Amino acid sequence: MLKKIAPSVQLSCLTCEARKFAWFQSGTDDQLRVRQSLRTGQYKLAANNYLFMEGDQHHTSYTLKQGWAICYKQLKDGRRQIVHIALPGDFLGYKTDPNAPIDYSVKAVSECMLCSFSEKNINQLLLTDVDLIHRLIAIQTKQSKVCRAKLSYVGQSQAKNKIASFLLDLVTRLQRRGVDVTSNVHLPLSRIDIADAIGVTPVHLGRVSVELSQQGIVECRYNILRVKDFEALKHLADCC
Amino acid sequence: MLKKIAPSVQLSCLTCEARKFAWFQSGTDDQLRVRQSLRTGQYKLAANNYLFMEGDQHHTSYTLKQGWAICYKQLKDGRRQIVHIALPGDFLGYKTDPNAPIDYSVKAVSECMLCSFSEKNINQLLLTDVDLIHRLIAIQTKQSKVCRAKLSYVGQSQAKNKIASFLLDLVTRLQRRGVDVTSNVHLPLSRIDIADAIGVTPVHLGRVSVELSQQGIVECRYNILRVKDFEALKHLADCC
DNA sequence: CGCTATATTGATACAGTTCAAGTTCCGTGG
DNA sequence: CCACGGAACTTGAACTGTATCAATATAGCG
Repeated sequence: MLKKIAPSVQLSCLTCEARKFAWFQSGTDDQLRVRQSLRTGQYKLAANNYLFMEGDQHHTSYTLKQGWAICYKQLKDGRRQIVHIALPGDFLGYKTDPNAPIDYSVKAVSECMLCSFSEKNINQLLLTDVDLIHRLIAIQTKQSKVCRAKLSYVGQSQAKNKIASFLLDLVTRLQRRGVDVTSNVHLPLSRIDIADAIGVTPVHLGRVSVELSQQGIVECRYNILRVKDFEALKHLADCC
Repeated sequence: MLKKIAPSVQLSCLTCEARKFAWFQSGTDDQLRVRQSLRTGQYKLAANNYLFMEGDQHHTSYTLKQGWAICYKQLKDGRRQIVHIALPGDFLGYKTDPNAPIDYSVKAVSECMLCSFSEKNINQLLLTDVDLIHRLIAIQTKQSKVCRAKLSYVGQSQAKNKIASFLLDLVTRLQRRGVDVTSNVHLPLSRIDIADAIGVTPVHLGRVSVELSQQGIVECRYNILRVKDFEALKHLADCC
């Protein structure tokens, strides 16, 4: 599933598109070369395959370089809460306690390219590169912040506002990554994925999507997303 | 509101009860003395007063030493999502970007004692004390993890299970702090607070609480919490 | 003791779920 | 290129959980 890329054809950090959203964001070319030498490997993961399963005792973290992945928690009764839609630059699976199992699963929704880092090498990097310490703290702090924002719209608003918040967040992140969000955007997420992210039934999500589409705000069908009225979407999102 | 405690009567880190849950958890007495010297101050905050308001441009973080506080996000339509119940040891208001406003408000629900740290001193501590770097990363990582767990029960389960998850989490944290949770526990949270934490109406919370009480699982009225059947509570909590 | 906060109860309305039967999309192989 | 089949999405009807509003009751403070 996780297919190692031969060292000779691995892509360099120096020209990495995802880097400005990733752990290695800052740094001179010289620093980057040192950092890259402590990258453990580069991998491909086909769509619908797992990077981690909740409960795994893994010892590797990954930077998502290309592709989309979903991070989710499974509930005993079969439901699932998607806690994060991972996009290029996201750092996945990092933990401080080597013996703690991971608390969420990560599954590729499109073909992914990933850079791996062993626990040992991460600690090595943290010892020698002060920038990376601060950046790692910043990443974790931001993650908490983003999660609080999610908690707040998932907990408090109703379906229409949840959809708006979810899509707006996603579109904003895509835009920062250079995607043209004024026309059709390819969205490799199913109805069920979106439903599990915002905490409603796929059926209900469908009904509300129809309303949003009829109101000329946003169309979201069969992996194509089109935002027709940004202002209205923003208004729905923060007027939970 | 935030009342500074005179240096002569400030309490020491060496004997602090909350320390084992806090940033300064580890370290020898000598290290602690250095750390304490970079503590900016100690404060009292009366119940119902604010430590931060969402949007504030503050430059100080606090360790909650005594008391309870709630961290919440306000929504445009007047609703409120409580994102965290702060207990002794919790590190509040930390952020990496000095210019970013805080994304949640913090309000004391009982009288609180707090230790303050300026941005400058935090950075100073991080330069000289490697343990503190790792502990800060660990705190932020854990915060994300806890938030994901909340997101998952707030998003997916129904009221009865949400209450169970919320109370179980709280009781577990209190137990670790040495509270006897087999008898009556004092809970300085109103119905509205709990409702805003789990994402239901106070009225509905009341009705479901009656059911839980009739089933002999848990009683939670007028600031008194009593867990009567731990197993049943656990079962409700993870059988969302 | 009375006042204000907070909590309970009741009736009604609505958002969201469930289950089941259609429909549309899209990749596959002929 | 078209026909097929499975997956994804839509629609409908009945039901359930939760919200809302308003009235009553209880707790705790001055």
